[in-house]
Amino acid sequence: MALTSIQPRPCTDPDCRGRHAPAERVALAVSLCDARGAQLTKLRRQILELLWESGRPTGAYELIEALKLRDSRPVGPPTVYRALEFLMLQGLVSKIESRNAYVPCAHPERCHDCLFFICSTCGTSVELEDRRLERLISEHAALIGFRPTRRVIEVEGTCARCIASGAA
Amino acid sequence: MALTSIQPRPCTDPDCRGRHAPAERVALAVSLCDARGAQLTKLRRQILELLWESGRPTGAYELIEALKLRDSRPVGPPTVYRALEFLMLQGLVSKIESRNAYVPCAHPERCHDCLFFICSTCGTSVELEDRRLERLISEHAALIGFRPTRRVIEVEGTCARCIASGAA
DNA sequence: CAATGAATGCAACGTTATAACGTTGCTCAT
DNA sequence: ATGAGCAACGTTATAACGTTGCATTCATTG
Repeated sequence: MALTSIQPRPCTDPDCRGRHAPAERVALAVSLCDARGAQLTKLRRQILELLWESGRPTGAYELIEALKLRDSRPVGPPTVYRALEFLMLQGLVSKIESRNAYVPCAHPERCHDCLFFICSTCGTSVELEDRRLERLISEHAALIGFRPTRRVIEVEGTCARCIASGAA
Repeated sequence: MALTSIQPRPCTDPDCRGRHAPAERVALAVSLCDARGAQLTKLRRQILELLWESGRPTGAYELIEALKLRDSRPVGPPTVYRALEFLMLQGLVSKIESRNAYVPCAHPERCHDCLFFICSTCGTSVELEDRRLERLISEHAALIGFRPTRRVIEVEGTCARCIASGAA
C-alpha cells in the first residue's frame, strides 16, 4: 500500500501516560469492537474521536455542542449518554467522577481501572496504570470480604506544565 | 461527674473501618473545631450528626429533607452545600464522587485522603486508610511533576454482608 | 418482504450544584 | 450607641448533569 491506512496496534509502553494519536486510538477501537462483535456506530465513533481530540475530560453537554458544530447534527442528552455507556462498557472511555466528565481510555485492551491525574488549572488529565495499586486495593477488599466491581482513582492537583508556567 | 459527658478522643485503631458512635465523633468534631477556632455552628453540627446517623453516603437533597423533618427547618440547597464545604474543609466530611453523596470522616485529626469501599447493594460505605497507597500515588505524581491536592479513591462493589445474604 | 432487535430521536422530567443577591447577628473602634 | 465590617445563613432562580418512556429508523435475517 502506498497510502497505508493507520494500523491499530496495542500500546506496550507501560509509561506512555495515555498519550497517543487520536486516529490511531480510534482505529484500535474499531478493530477491537469488530473482534468483539460490538457495533461501533458512526455516532459512537464520532464521540470517541471528539474525546481523543479534546485532550481533556469532556462533559456530556460539551460533546453535544461539539457534535452540533462538527456535523450540524443535533443530538439530545440521552443519545450521548447511551453512546458513552456503550463506550465505557467496551473499556474505550472512562468517567472522571470528580468532574462529571469523560476521557478516552488509552488501553482498552488491558486497562479498565486506571489512575488519573487531573490538573485543576488547565483541565488536562493523564492516565496511568499500576498493578501494585490494584493489588493493594484487592488486599484490603479481601480483608473485609468486599467484592470490587469498579475502582475510581483520581488525583487532583497541578500538572508540571502549569507549575512551570506559574499559572497555578 | 456523675453523668459524664462524652469525651472526644482520637481513634488509634488503624483498622477500625470508620465505625464509631455518632455522638462521640460529633463531640470530637466540636473539640477539634474549637481548638482550630473554626465555628461548628448548629446547622453544621446538625448536618454532621445526620451524616453520622445515616450510616451511608447521603446526598445533599436528602440532608435537606432530613433537616426539614427533624427540625421543621426548611433550608435551601446553597445553605447545605456551604455547610458541607465547611465540613470538608475541616476534614470532617468527605464527598463520595461516584455517588454525589457525603460521608462523615472518622479521623478528621489525621486522615484527609481515604479509601472508600461502597456497596452497590446496600449503599453502605467503609473508610480505610493506607499510607502505602498514598505513597504509591505520591511517587507517580513526583515522576510526572504533578502536585496533588486531593486524592479520590473509591471502590464500588458488594460488601461481605450483602454477599452473605445473597442480596447481590 | 416482513419480522425482529438494536440504535437513535425526542419531549419531558429528575437530580445535583451554584450564582446572585439579601438578611441577620455579632464585634469593635470611635 | 452607632455604624462599618464580617461571617453565616436565607431566598430565588438557574445552570449543569443525567434519566425515563415512548416513537422512529435502520440494519439484519428468516
